[in-house]
Amino acid sequence: MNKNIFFQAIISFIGNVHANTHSLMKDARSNEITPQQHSILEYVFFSKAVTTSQVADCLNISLPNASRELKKLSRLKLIVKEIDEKDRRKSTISLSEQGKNLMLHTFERIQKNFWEQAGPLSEDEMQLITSSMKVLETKVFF
Amino acid sequence: MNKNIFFQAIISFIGNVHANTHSLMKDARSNEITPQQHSILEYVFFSKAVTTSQVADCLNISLPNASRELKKLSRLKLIVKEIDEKDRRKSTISLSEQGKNLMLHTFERIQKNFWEQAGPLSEDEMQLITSSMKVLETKVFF
DNA sequence: TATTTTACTTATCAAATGATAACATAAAGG
DNA sequence: CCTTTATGTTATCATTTGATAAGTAAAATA
Repeated sequence: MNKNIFFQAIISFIGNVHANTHSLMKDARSNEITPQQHSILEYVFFSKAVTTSQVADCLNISLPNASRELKKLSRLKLIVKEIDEKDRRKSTISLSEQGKNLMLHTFERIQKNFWEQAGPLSEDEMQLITSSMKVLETKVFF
Repeated sequence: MNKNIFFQAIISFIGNVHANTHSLMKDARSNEITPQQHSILEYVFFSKAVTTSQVADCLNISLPNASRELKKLSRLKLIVKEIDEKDRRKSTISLSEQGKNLMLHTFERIQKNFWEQAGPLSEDEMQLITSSMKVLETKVFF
């Protein structure tokens, strides 16, 4: 298989995922937070407990800017910062109940959009999709 | 298969693709254009010839803002706008030679990052990845 | 031919994000 | 202990992107 053609297929696939994400998110994101803040909440949601540096690293945000956005989210009572007693420079960030609820509601809306777009999927199709994603997550997007 | 668990897998997959894209793009994008301008060039690159409205629609940019960014790209001599002789309101946008070169060089850098990240892939692996992407592009990200 | 619609442009303002310098404080290492 | 390093904060400014109003000209339509 030609490496360049293979790579073009990857690029095209990434483009499709991004375009699709955009339409999935349409009207789903709460309008009290910005897209980047949504990414942060989503990251914290899936990671349970993280530090400011981790947020900055994983989301490619500079530490000062990550700190700023986390402060805003904290003021909105969507996250909770607790000082790490083992290393008092660090603080552990997690979603507040309100933050969890906001994310769950957002996911509900996204999910609604998703099923409208994708249409009904059979058990076999879901299995196939799941295993395909697993392949890509193992070999390409890790 | 539980629909909610399936959906969570989709969300998590999308998150992984986005994160990976970010690191693929690292230092690959030319610093004479912005991320959004890169998206526009990429779209035009793959679409050959498009109108301003198409760029706006497909990239979820308002028409005025799409017009503005296209004008900037035009001033940078990266795209060419030609008035459509059949409908003189429209103009056909395509990449200039300079624009094509810029995109090709960018793709080279992205490709370099890609192979460094993914490591060597066997023929079988590439086939498996390709067919997995095809599944997802057919069933989910279209 | 007069009116409406389509495609686009220009200008302006607001908001989101990025970049950087200066600072504070805790921990680690000599 | 004293210096260095790591983690984070605050403040400030620039750039990028989003939103909207107003205008132009070509095409479609009544």
